[in-house]
Amino acid sequence: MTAAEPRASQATRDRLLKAAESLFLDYGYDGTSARMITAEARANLAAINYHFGGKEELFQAMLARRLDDLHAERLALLDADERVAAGRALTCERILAALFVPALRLAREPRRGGKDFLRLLGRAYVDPSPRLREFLSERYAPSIARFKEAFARALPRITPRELTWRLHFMMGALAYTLAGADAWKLIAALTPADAANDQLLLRRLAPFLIAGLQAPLPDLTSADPIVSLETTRQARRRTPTNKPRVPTVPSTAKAAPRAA
Amino acid sequence: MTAAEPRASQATRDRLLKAAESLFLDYGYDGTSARMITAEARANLAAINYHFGGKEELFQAMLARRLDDLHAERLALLDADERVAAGRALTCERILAALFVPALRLAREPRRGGKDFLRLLGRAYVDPSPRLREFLSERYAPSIARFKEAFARALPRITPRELTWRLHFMMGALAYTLAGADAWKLIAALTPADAANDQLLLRRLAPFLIAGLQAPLPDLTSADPIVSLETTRQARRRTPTNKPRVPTVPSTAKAAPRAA
DNA sequence: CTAGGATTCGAACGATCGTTTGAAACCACT
DNA sequence: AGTGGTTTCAAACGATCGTTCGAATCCTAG
Repeated sequence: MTAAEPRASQATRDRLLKAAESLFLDYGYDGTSARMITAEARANLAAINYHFGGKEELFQAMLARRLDDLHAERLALLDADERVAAGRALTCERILAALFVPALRLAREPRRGGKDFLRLLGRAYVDPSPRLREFLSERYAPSIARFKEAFARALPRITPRELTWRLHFMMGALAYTLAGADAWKLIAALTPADAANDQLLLRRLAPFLIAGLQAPLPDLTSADPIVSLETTRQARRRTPTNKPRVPTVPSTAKAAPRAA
Repeated sequence: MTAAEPRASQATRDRLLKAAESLFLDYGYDGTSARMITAEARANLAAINYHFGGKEELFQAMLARRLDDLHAERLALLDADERVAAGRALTCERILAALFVPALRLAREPRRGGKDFLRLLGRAYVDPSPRLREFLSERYAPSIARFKEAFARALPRITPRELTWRLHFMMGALAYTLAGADAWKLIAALTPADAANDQLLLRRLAPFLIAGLQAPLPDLTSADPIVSLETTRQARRRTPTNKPRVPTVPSTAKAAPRAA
């Protein structure tokens, strides 16, 4: 095919992927411009379109480079565990471990994401760009379905519908935790060793999630609200009072409000 | 004076706020353009700068309009509960209720956000725009500190540092749950009545979060990892194999790769 | 009815967006 | 040395970004 694949000089390619990854963490998809990426990568502006075809494909490649490995290792771990279990249901801890261990392992390998890998995972979950959301949900739907199935067997007392919700909550706690830049500042401030940080996070997060997943079923049949609204009485009176209001930039300042 | 405030025609102003809110839910701050907003609001393009001074101030006003009420009611509820408790520590359920009930109440009032209010709350937590994040963290830091203090008293066995983490997880589960558009499609599909949906969600979420908050402390002193890494062996071998690769787009194939 | 501020409007501003182009530079191989 | 393909480069493309401007229009008070 007349040289189908470029064998050389993917150094620029890699720098573009790295720059896109770094900027995506701080500014998201829409907040990152092609010029920001090429400047960070010390590459020419046209390099993105040459190597990837466009900005969208660059981000897809950058996400796939990280998340493909993640999901592959997750599924491999789940398969191994289920093979050992030989038909018996796995424990929640084991399934959670199959979700987390690959993530933490990749986060410990600088070549495959390093400490920013978990932040990337979190951001990917919450980025509002429709293009990116569609790409991710299509590409990793099978993996997610497998794990949901495993949790369903591990938690027979939880109805499938309830399980859908709790997994939703769990992934939310995970994604938000990982997406925050502040979280890693906290970790870094606590312990000096980098390698210990991941296990530290897992040790904190796992009991939280497992307890949540195994919590007794809520009583959805009862009609009265979960919290007596009588305590709301006192609050209701003050509704129109001293709430902090945004200064309403009235038209008197018709002079177009100078760039503050 | 001389007509300090615009007594008339804040209809356009309100339509702009509403349009900005609706578009922010789907596309985030960076993904929403001034022209999208004015088109949705059926207003002139210049209306944003006339009424608010700029796009950023419009979004700040739109967020403050919703979240100021929320935090005010939250604090009022917390104050009332603590007054009744008379020095004794509140229960986790009660503090959680002070966080959730105002949110659900506002979500039930179409005038103050309606069913999109919770989605707005979630999106506000995860939007990557630095400008917006700074605005929100500055404006609502006091409220967050108050609730953290209340949780610290309710959970004396949880160390302050551990509590910081668990609240972080909790807010993550909350934000991600609410931010998802799919979540509300699920709710709508389950029950016909709108009013029941909020309580339904609270009943599901509360046991999950409370169980997580009250989970036994993790053993952070132990040196060995929480999951034996020997199960990772089998996964490590397959690392460089059949991972799906993004088709590189060399300059010859100028046609963009058809979406797989 | 009219004067004057409030609001809306169409049009354009400069800046930046993602993308494209064509030629120069690089590089491996005969 | 020279050739063909790969990669980089400066420059510009049209589109869209947020913002600004001046005139037209609306609305109300005198």
